Amino acid sequence: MHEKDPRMLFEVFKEIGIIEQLSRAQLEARLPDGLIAPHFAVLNHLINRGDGAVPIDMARAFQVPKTSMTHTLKGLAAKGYVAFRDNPKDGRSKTVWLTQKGRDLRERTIRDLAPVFGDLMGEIDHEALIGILPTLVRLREVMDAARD
Amino acid sequence: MHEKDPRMLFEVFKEIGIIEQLSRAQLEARLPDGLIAPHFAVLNHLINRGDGAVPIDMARAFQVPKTSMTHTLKGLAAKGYVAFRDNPKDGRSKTVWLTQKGRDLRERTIRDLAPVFGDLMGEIDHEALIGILPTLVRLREVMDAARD
DNA sequence: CTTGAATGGTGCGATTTCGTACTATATAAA
DNA sequence: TTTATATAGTACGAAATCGCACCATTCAAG
Repeated sequence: MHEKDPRMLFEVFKEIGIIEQLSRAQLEARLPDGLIAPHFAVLNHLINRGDGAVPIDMARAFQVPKTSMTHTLKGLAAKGYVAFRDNPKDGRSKTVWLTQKGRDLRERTIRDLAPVFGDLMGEIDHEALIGILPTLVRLREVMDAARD
Repeated sequence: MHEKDPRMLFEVFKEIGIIEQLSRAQLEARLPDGLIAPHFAVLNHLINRGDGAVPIDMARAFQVPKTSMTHTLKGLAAKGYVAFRDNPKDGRSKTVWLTQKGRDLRERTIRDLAPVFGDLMGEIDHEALIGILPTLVRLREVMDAARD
């Protein structure tokens, strides 16, 4: 009935690529100044994982080169959304801390996105949406483990 | 049982973002020279939809600005993967044609990806993978229609 | 303790993305 | 036909991504 055809995965990745692009556009349309998706991802990460993260760890978490993380953090710091402090445990590195402005922006952006997400949820079968999440997580985990 | 929580969509988009990044990395690791994912997407598009496409239509298909498409096509043409011809129906535009080199690269890349995809398929429940595709397509369609 | 290797961070340059402005051509209106 | 409006494409510049090279600090071997 269902062949094990790698082309199926190809289709899945194609759809995922398009959805990523569209969701990123929705997010960035609601960000101020010159902020883009990676900036928001950093703010969100600092909320979820807690303040005081080390840049190199964040680069690894997002799987981007450390130079990219340096650049993203520099942008956030220049606009006052995060601040740096020394890392008492390692003189080579810094720690990154959210400012109140950073927290406010993250909350406001999520609030602005809520109605958009609500509309989407209204047009898609809810059970189906719930159903895909575990498979996406599984796929992400397998791919993550496979990247040598 | 299951609340209609927009945060669930948030999670879905987060996983999709990571998977997109990982799958793009796998693809780009198998592309030559200075070619990246958008270049391959163009080659693929020309195979799927047929030769002789007009750049502005491709920009719309990929939902990128036309300046980005100009740049991508210029790169492909400079390396001999595509060639331009006049558009007999409109003197303002061109048509884009695959060269044999372009066809070969697209085929070889897919062949190189097949084992990677095969390995992934081996570690994920096949029925689950098949199950998410319709929902992803639906989500993409709804978001596509919603972008004003 | 001394020394060599490893690690965190950044400057720099190449490429990509994309908004703005411009040219050439096509289309619609008068 | 003439004119103005719209459209396809590109040049240009700003910002982003990322590899390479470099410095400062840490860690490990002796």
